[in-house]
Amino acid sequence: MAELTPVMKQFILHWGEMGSNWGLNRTVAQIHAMLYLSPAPLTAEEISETLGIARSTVSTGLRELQTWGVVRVVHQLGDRRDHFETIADIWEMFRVILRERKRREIDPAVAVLRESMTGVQGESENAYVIERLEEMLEFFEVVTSVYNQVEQLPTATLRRIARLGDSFSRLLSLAAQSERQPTPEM
Amino acid sequence: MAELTPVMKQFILHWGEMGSNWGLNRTVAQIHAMLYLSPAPLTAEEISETLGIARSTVSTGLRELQTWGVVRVVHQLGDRRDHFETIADIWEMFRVILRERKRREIDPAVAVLRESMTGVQGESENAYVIERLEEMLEFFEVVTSVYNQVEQLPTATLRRIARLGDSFSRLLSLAAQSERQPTPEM
DNA sequence: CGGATTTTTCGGTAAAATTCGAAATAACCG
DNA sequence: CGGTTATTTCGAATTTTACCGAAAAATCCG
Repeated sequence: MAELTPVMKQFILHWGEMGSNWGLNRTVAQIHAMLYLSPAPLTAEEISETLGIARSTVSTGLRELQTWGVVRVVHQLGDRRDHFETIADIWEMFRVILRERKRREIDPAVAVLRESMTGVQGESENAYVIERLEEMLEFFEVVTSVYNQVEQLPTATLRRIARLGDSFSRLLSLAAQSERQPTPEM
Repeated sequence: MAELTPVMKQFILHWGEMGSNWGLNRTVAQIHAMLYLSPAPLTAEEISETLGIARSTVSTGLRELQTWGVVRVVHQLGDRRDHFETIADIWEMFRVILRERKRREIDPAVAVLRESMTGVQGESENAYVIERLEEMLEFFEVVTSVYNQVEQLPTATLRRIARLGDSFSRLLSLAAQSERQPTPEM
């Protein structure tokens, strides 16, 4: 993959632009795109040369992608350089990114809310605030719980569920309804 | 809400710090936090004074929150100033943010992929690339479809589903299994 | 309409981030 | 061990973003 075909170039560039939407910077997103399109693991140097990015920047970018868990180092026999590859299965990648987003977005939110709530119970001047914070905290806890459920599901299951189409939402409504029976109202 | 109690201050500050995790900047997140904690709509001026942010910055921030769909303008009789409030129901807010994130993160990705795929069909040198792009495109289309299902569900239903706990994931597994059979009736 | 109030726009500055390239460090080989 | 190659660290330069405050524009009121 020394040379990029036009479609590769286009995808890598566009993916880079999109990176900001996803909380990555352009360069990091480009590196990831290149790895995603490559049939074989790449060295940092190859990436640096092909994308025209400083060698050190590639190093930093690869490290960030590794903290996201979407890139890992592999080695080739007889080559002491590190080679990098990204998760090939897009569903697995989805799961990994979801986990990381939860860790970075949800968990700290819960922490902030919990911390905010300690020591204000019963302060009548904060009654409304406490109510709002409690509601939000409960929400995030529910999200966490749902996440924990979904995380467990293997790719094949996720894929099949996703394909259910309309019957999926009908199923959800039904499940919710059956849950309503025991207790009258909430 | 002219004066902030300590817990309000703490929450607003922490929420501001967290804003970056969510793709907002500190100021915008703080404005939103303040609105969330306020029992009544606030004017831009109140926000500006209370948070110590320039009036014009508040204006810009409120506009951004409006593009996200989480803040809206309301009016008070006999007062020509705009007052602002945020969505109170956290579940509704979740739905709104989800919609916007899809619009900003998923839709452009799909567009990029579709565009990348046009005109390369059959180019053997791109066989592998086409395969990868197709896989990713299919993934995003499935995500879109699931999103469309979930978007429809009313708050009450979402809430109940979320409360199902373990039985939720068991249900999903079951649904997936039934889909595998020749007769997909449920 | 004329004046007062409110909101938005905009240029400039301050702050933050990204990226580079040199230097330091680490890993490896004979 | 000494030399070579690979990787990371780090300060500086560049680019991007955030924020302010003055001015412009819009809205409203009598």
